Amino acid sequence: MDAALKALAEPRRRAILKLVWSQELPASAIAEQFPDVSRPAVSQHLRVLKDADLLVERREGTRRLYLAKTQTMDDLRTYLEDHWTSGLDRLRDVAEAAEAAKRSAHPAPPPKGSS
Amino acid sequence: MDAALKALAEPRRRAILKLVWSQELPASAIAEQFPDVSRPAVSQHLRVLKDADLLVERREGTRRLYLAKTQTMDDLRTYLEDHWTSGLDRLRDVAEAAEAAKRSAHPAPPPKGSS
DNA sequence: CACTTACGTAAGTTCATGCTTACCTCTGGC
DNA sequence: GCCAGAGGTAAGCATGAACTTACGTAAGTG
Repeated sequence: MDAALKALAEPRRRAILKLVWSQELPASAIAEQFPDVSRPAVSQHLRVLKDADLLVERREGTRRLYLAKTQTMDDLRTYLEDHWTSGLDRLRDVAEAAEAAKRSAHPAPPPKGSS
Repeated sequence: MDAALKALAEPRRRAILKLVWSQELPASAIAEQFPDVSRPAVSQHLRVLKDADLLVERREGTRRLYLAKTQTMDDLRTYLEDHWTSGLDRLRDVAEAAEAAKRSAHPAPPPKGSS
């Protein structure tokens, strides 16, 4: 999870992943889409994405074809939904915590003017 | 979006955000949870999270209270769902792209042994 | 007004990272 | 076996980022 999040934090890697999202592409075709950086740079990004399990590599003769591995993205979304939801549970928790803090801190705490 | 993703890529920031997810906490209380780093370090993380719009700061006297801003997380999840889904559309696209590639590349391409 | 409390900010250090050029490794065709 | 095409790896560099200590600032308290 950590690796995937870190990998996606880089805009260029997101762009690369998007390229191979719905079609398998050889490394050369991917590199061509980024004329501003060298081919090794793209190759290194591909490695990071592969290590993060965000894409899969398939060798065909002398070429290497890449395709996004959507399962990892699904897992990431699930993780966000499970641990970072703003559902009713969280709203209740916020309210309760605020109440508890107010009670324990001081008997009558008017934040602003209310005298 | 970019800022939020980058901010969340850092494990310590995720931990901080989790702390203020369901309760408002002053900076000191947050810093106490991380004895291994100095207070300024936490303060800097809080700034990054605030700049990424992942939390809100409220001043109360000499203290500053922080609380996660779940809307941004919701937006992030929505973004992932919209642009990085593995739904039926994507599967169809993959199949079509593979077909098109096979047709245009070579009339009869047996990847391995099939002579 | 001095003093403390609660923080952020500045400057500097160290380590990670994205990039470059140069080189090495495969695979396929002759 | 040799050469060419495709592409990863190594070494080095420059920028960014996480951390440190030291200092600045704003709100309460006597």
